Amino acid sequence: MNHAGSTSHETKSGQRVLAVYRALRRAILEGALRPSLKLPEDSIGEQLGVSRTLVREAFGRLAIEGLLELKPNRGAFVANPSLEEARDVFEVRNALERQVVANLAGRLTPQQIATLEHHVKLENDSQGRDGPESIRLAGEFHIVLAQMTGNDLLNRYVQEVSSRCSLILAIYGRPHSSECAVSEHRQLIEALTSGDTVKAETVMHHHLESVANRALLERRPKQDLSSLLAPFARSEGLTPS
Amino acid sequence: MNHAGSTSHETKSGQRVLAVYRALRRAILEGALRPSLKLPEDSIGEQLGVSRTLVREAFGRLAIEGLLELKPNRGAFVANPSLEEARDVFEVRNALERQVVANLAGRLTPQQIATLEHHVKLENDSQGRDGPESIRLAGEFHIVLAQMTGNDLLNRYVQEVSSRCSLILAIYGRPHSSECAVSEHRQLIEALTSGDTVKAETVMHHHLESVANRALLERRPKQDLSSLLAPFARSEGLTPS
DNA sequence: CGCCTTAGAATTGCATACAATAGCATTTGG
DNA sequence: CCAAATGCTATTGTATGCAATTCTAAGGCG
Repeated sequence: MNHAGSTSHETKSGQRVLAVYRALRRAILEGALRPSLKLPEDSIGEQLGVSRTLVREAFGRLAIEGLLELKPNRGAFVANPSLEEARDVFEVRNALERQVVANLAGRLTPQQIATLEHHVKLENDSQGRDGPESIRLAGEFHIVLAQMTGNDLLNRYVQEVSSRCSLILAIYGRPHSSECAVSEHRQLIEALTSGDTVKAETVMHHHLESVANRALLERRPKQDLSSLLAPFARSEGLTPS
Repeated sequence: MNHAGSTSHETKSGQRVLAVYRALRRAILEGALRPSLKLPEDSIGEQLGVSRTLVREAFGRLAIEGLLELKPNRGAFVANPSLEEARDVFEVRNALERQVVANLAGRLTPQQIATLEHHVKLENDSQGRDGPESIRLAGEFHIVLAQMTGNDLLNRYVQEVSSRCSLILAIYGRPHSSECAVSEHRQLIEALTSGDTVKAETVMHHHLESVANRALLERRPKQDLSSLLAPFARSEGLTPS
């Protein structure tokens, strides 16, 4: 009921620019826009039915989040993080999620536990299918955890590093290795519920490391911007020209 | 040689928008623009000698960093973080800086140690004076540490939380309590140099906690935008109309 | 034949103009 | 006299236009 990129305090100004931001974000994270692909302001705006102004604003935000690289006077390119950057991201992610579990261990309400278990069940159900659904759910688990801390900043940072990790896995990882994630998520819930902080941190650490260690290659074919972006535009209520 | 707000990969587009961003950032952090003050786009633009477009872009970035609050169709206001938000920020800062010292303990080069000691000496020297210099240096110490990790993302996050902390201290903290910081910084350097990770993490934790615990009230008088912003504009090479 | 120069096209950087929305004051009806 | 409705004003949201920069490529020169 609260998909992808909307935190609770989302005080961002416009509505349309948010839609552009989300459309591009999803397009990048789901791999539709391959790393290093150039995104001209004109084309994107035309595809999404908005002016360059809004596209630029969205670009700025995506660049800050590390999903785009903005080269001065050159334009915007889908980020293509190096292995070293990837390592950095996972390190920070580990530090942040360690704080998340430290906050949550022994403090989860029965309702929150139920929510988490429900989420894992969804993960398990969608595991067989090939779609990006399974990947999305696995990542969302960590977002949900972060939200439960009630710490908005921690929540935002976790979301950001999760995004970057998704991009990294889209580049370096193999798609169908999310099997282990489910059991690891279950272990984590158990440790959190029992209030064993050290165990929870350990499980989280191992879990993230196992995710990080999926560093294999994978490529995708290229298509034209038009057909790539159309579905994302439509799903955000934007009208391509 | 690499002051305030510029990381190594700073791939941000324009140069002028960066100047606007930095001018406003400094103005906020040094307390010239008080929390909750409204910043109309055209007034700011006029004062800084740029159009609303650039001001807006800078606003967006500052809002993401938590220094501004953007209310839809209402405008931008200098952030006025609540005590709860402040707590959240310090918690995240603690998690991040813990990672910093974990990275650095036992791995500092003699040159880096010298740099840190030099910095602390500067802190010590500027301690007597009343200016914001002392505060700035105390904060910068943590930035320098983060930079030494070589982890760009960690570096950026530490910088962000440091900014927010500065704002928080400007609101809740008393100005002249940076005395203890110097000795604590010295302790930290020693622990890092000796490679005692646990000790370093402990010292950092206590240090941050002592900083966080300075939660007293302090207010400032109000002036007009013109005289408030002029010096910041000039120092960034902008030409007020 | 290859490299440097240079004109053209395309794209970004920035400013301005227009449209939409929120806040405020006045007015109007009860 | 007060409350609700309405027009006005100020400010934000968005689009467009112009200037500046970069890329491309054709042409000239060594």
